[in-house]
Amino acid sequence: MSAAPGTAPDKRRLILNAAVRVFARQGFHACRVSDIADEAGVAYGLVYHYFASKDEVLDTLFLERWNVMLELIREVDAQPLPVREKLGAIASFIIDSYHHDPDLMKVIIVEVTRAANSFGDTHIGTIREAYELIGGMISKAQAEGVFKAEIEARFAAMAFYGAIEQLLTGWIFGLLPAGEEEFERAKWLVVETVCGGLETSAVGEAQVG
Amino acid sequence: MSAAPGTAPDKRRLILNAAVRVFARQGFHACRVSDIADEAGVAYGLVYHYFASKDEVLDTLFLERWNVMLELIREVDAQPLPVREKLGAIASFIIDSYHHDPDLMKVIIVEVTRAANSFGDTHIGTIREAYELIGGMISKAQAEGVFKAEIEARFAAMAFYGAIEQLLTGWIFGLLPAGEEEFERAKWLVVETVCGGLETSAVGEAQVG
DNA sequence: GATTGTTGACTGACTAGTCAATCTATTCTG
DNA sequence: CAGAATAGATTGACTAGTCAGTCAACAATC
Repeated sequence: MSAAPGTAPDKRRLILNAAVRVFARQGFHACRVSDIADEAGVAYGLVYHYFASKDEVLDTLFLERWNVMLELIREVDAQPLPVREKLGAIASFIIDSYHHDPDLMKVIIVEVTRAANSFGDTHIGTIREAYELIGGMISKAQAEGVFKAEIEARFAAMAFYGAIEQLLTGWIFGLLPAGEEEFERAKWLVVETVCGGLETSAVGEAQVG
Repeated sequence: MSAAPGTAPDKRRLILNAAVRVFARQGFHACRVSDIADEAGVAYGLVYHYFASKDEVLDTLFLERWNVMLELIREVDAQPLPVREKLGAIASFIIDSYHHDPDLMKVIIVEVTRAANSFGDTHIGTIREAYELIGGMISKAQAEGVFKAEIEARFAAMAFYGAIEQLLTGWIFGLLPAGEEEFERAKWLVVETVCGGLETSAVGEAQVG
């Protein structure tokens, strides 16, 4: 299926990486398969040797990344940590993912996560799983009395994930300043906003910094 | 530009409304211009009498709706209300918009993110304005000491808007239960989450209900 | 008869996916 | 170990179909 690591060029990977750049630059629908082949420096037909269709290239990119995230969430969930730290780990993972490969995250968000009627529908089950795991964490925190019970866990999970995704969107479209510092800060910020809230009212054991 | 209100069939409006349904059902890229014309019950060519291109139909839908929202945000901003109520009014407007015309909001959320990518940055300026207005409200609340100063207003604005948008996405994808009650509840919920936070710690002048 | 609205067949450009040929690496055989 | 056989990798010209946008004609209205 794949070549030995190190020496071989691994054209399949080459094509996937090229596809990320092309999809990010032009969008999935606007780019041609020949653009991907050109970017990868391989022949047109080779794309179809490794992938059944243009769609399958995007599917592969999405699933590879999303499964890593699902695994991370499951791992975090299994550990006996406070919710804040669990949510922090998830936010960190997503933001680090963007930091490490902004093009890939852009493609996933723009072409899959928000794409009803196309790829979003295809992967809805996988996407849902992530939301449900987060919802479960929140639900547990509610049972423990750490989180308010009046806010449905499912809704809170969506709000939490949406807040993170919107930060990425802000970076993608240049609406927010991006950079090492901003990324680190954003991790804390999103958790603080959702858990502690924006209001000052709760002064007491506020540990800032 | 448009016909007199009331009597005339106003084919332009007919085409726009049909486009909303078709875009929502099939997606912008997957649908043909003939689908829009058929849905509207007009001839293919008439679409090009009123719009320069398929893109322009989508642009029009987006701008019409987004400008109404901008106006609402400006109005709310001008009034001397507590932040919570201002943010609540924005959340209410967006959720009511979805309640009133889910197809249109679906199209705007699903297609415009991608459109912002491929259509050039035409809409980015308009979108940015909304975020800046919300950021301004939060900033002001921080100056008044109602909101924590450590969370940058711009980021908080994105998180707030992202939380709302993700709720709509949840409804669009059928990930969240939808209905009159859920919509009303979601309005309160998103504001409570972002302003008060999910944590219970701040017990004191918590006014639920 | 001039202006504006309306029609739908047609065209021209574009592109996903196919396929037969060629190349490369590895194994088999005498 | 030559060299034959096999399997997989790689190539790119080609096909078959799609669809946005045009246009010339016709209808309605003033």
